[in-house]
Amino acid sequence: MNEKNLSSISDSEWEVMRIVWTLGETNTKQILNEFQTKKDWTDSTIKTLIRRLVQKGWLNAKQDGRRYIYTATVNQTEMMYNEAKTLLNRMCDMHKGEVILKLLEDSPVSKGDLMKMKKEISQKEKTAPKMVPCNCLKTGSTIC
Amino acid sequence: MNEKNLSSISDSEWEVMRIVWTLGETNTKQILNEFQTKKDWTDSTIKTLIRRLVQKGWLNAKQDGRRYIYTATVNQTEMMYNEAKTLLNRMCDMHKGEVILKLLEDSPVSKGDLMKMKKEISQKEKTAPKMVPCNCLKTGSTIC
DNA sequence: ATTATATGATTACATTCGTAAACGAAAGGA
DNA sequence: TCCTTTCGTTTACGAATGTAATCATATAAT
Repeated sequence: MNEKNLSSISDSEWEVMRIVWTLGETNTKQILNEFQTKKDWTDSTIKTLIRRLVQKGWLNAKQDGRRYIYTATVNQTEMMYNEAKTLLNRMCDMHKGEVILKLLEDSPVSKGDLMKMKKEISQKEKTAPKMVPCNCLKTGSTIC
Repeated sequence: MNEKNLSSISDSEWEVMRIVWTLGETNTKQILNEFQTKKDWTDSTIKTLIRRLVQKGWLNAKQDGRRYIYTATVNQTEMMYNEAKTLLNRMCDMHKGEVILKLLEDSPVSKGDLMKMKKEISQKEKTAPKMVPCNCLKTGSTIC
């Protein structure tokens, strides 16, 4: 049952998670309902996705009579953070800053989060290098 | 030939791209060489990955006798940015800021990039909302 | 010229993902 | 009680991915 969260989550599965995150405790019917207008997937498809999410441990299925009540086992920010971190780690350290900057540019951010970012930046400025070294090859090259 | 960059790039393929980005103009031998110590993939595996990358249009293969000289068709930052943006777009607007903040926290960033971020933040502060609204359900709920 | 080496091309095969049809059983309605 | 709707379960199937073996051929070495 309690499969460890080793497996990643796919694109379509995310769509389902979003619904569950918003609905909180929910069931198949409600989920199918939400999708009705949002996607033209068949109910069958969505049921498959729900099943896979349960298998992967991203959704918890509490039995309720012969139905289930679903809840997310991880919250959205946390999950996205993990995925994003994993993705970023594919890339050379040297350019991570640029990417984060560009993401910042095209995302809407609240005043509160901007404030926290400023704080974090001030912190980092104390020790930030002029240039983050490339860590791509074994033969530590400088450019990538 | 010039297949459009519609297809995404997989995890293993990224590893190969990193090598190519660092080496610049390169060939199979050099790539295999780099991997020798880095991964325990067989040469065969790496050759498959190269082939797929060429097919997908991420690597350009210029014929040189009976060999090829490979170059990346997109630079690393750009590619990562696109992947990351796509990933972030899976999630509710409301929480993007938090995720970016967390990424910032655990990435090394150069002084120059920090500077640019500060500038961008000042810019955003002018119009930033107290809270970015949730855009998950059709029935615009406030929480997700 | 013969053999060994290097390297591109073909084929393979299990797993995951996107997408879905079909089946079975419970429950609600007529 | 019989039919229909609802939901969970089983099965399906092609594409993409991770991982690789094998084959063919051009080149270098002997």
